[in-house]
Amino acid sequence: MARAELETTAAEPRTPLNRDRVLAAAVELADREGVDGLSMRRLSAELGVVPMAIYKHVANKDELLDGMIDLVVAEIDPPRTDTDWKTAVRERILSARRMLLRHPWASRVMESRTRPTMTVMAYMDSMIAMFIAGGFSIDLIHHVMHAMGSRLMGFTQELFNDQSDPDNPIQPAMLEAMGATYPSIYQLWQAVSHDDASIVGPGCDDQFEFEFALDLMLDGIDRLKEQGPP
Amino acid sequence: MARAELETTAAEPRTPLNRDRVLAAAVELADREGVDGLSMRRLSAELGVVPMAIYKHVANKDELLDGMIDLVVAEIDPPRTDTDWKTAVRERILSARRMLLRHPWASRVMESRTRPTMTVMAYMDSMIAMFIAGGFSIDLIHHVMHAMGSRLMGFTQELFNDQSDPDNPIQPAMLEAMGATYPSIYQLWQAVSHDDASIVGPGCDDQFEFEFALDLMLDGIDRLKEQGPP
DNA sequence: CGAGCCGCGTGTACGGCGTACACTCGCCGG
DNA sequence: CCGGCGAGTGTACGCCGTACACGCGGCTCG
Repeated sequence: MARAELETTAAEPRTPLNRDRVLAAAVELADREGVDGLSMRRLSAELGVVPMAIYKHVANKDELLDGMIDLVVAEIDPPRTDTDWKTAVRERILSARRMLLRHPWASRVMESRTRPTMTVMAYMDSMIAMFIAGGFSIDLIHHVMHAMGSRLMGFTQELFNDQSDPDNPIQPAMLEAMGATYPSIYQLWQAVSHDDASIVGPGCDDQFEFEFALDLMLDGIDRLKEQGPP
Repeated sequence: MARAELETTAAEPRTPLNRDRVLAAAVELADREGVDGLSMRRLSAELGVVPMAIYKHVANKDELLDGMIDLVVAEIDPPRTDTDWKTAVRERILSARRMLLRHPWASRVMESRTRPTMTVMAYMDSMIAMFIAGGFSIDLIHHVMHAMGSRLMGFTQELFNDQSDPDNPIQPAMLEAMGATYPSIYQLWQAVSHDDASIVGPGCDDQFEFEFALDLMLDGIDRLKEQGPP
């Protein structure tokens, strides 16, 4: 009776937990509530289960986060093999960026990880392979991988990493006053907000800025490659 | 009596707390124990004071972290005015990097901040001013600031951000086995560890890699500037 | 067919965290 | 002298991650 009641209130056939269900729920929760809203307790509640149940499927929270990274990194498109290295690399990185826009928490979590997971290793491996196929020297690839850094995963670390929340939209008076203390920032802001098509908004097209920086790097890399090993 | 005892055991003349002392102690603690070891409670213990005492001088932990950032950003050398823009920018960024090596926690904390503090704003302002003085168009400066991202503060976000701890130094057997699953990474690792002067060690000269990437960007930027606004 | 194991899910508990809120107590101007 | 004020205190709350012992249902094997 108590059993029946429980089942009725639960209203679920009680599909058993497993690692994949846990990870998928964690990703979904992080997508919805942000990474700060992801606690083992919230996640367990989401799964209709007691907190400690999760620990039968992941060793601890760090492993949970690693698993989540694996899941989303696997979403990145495989490399094209029908073009030159530059467009292949470019498109792959833009695919990574698209993944990151779907999962805004992912960049932050990846930054916090100390050792790469197997999926991330595989991603890097195939990225290196693209450069090798493109005819780069191993040494140059090494430096390039360092130089690209987080851009390989589709994000750049900005100094201020999120634009203002929409409920207090940088009132212009404040910016005007700012002109006195930070004249150069002010000058830049003014120019940006004027030549931009959209009057309102942050004034920066993030996608454009990302591609600008990416192409700047790719062109520089290309030049280094052409001028050769000596 | 109890009073006297307390004062003797404390053995301090009890210099009163103030914001600067709190921030300095927090920076010192973070330098020594890492950012994870920095809690309001640990910090208060360090200051010989009860946890809540700190809250008379900073509003909350976020403000504490902001204050710490201000403190260390102020350590970055002011811009030189006796050279061309490129070496001036280059040297300033390398100064920022030196600061970051003194305070390894700083990059992580800066990443986590959502709005820049006044000191960071001032730093960015003077950085923009350097490009203006160098004859850049405002539009180009805007893109450049985005493209440089965290490099302006002296760090790049790597995919794996810390090298292996020294107590298990990447046993070569593991790497050998890795060759099967990640052939390209293996190939790169082999090349790097062979042509490097030091047999042991991480095999990467971080300072060299940083300067390589920095110069790659600066050269690219230079070229964009020279080819002009049209 | 019965027993015992095994592994998923549970309950309870601990130590740490950030911080709200009400307090004491010493100093300093009126 | 005294009243207020501000620095430092004490206690408490609600989170967090997770160690550890337990219940219990299903499967294996005698």
